[in-house]
Amino acid sequence: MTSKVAAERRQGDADSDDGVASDTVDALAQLSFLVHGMLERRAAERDMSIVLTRMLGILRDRRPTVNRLAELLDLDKSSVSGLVARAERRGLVTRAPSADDRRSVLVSLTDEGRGLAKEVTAEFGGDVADLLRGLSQRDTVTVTRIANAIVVDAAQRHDVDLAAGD
Amino acid sequence: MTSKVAAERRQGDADSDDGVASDTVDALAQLSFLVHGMLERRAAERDMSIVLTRMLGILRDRRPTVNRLAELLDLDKSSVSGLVARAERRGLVTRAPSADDRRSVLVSLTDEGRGLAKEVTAEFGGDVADLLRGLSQRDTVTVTRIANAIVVDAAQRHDVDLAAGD
DNA sequence: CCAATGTAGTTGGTAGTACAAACTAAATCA
DNA sequence: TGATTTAGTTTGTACTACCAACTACATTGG
Repeated sequence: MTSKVAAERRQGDADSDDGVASDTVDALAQLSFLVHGMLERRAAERDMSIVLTRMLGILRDRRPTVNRLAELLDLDKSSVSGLVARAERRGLVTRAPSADDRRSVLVSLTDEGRGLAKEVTAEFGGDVADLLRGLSQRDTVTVTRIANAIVVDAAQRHDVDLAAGD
Repeated sequence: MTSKVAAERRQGDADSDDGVASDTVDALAQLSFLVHGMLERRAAERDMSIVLTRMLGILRDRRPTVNRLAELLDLDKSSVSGLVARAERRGLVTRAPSADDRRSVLVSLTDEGRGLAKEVTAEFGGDVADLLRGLSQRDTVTVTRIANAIVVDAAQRHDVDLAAGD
């Protein structure tokens, strides 16, 4: 829901009985789209999709199988198979057969892929930092704390992921 | 105050000179993905994409041309042409020739499209509200205020959007 | 041990998404 | 009026994502 869309649901607070006002939902939704769009734009500058960027990010400290990658990205393994194939064609990742299980393929970053991941991450980080420029130090700390609490809480309730091994 | 703040930005924060620590970027990025994913999931339950959902949202109180829609969605007009065509095939929107300009096509919601937009919006709102369940009243108010400040500030700096006419 | 079953990954088919370029029809400008 | 611009569609390419079918390998139960 873009700013445009969310802006339509304005009028009072309509604080429903879950205790969360609609302007809270709007603010979070808009913020999320803003941040998401920033990453999308930075990735697109390098002809990358968000999923590809996420994959490279995952691979920065892991060397998973295609299957595990599919779990981490929440995609079908066939989707990941193609994603990896295209990334390999571009020289961003490599496939290697697993020693343990000869059916498995281990995916890892090339130096080029690592460089690209680093650049996009850095630029995106800069964008987000810039986005928060207007906040006081105190508010920055506060929003970090709350955002973290939300994410951790959600992870515990649903995924139980957030730093899973492999 | 400074001591308190410093105490909170503990180990490995790499607080760069823009004053925004990397954990802040991480927290916001993760939160964004969480929220974005919620809308995506709700939309997907009805075989809709996020863009289609956004379009229906826009059409709730407007009857724009294809061109204007492309501006609002930040897409190429050819992309929107197809998007509208598919939505029309599904009975969600209608096209009508403009009276003023016979080249133009006015796009508007059907009742079915309106219903769908309403449902997805409501469910998504519920998801976000649920996401914030664990926060204290105080933190909810605070995060709303800060998120709003960020979004408003960004809109002023870049888009100057957020409720533009038409 | 090996046949039945399960798992990892790829391939092929379908559909949506997005863009650029080429095109048609209508409006505007000179 | 003729030249140019604009609105929208169409066509071609590529990516994304799924499911179903398939191959190759692994595991398990008789």
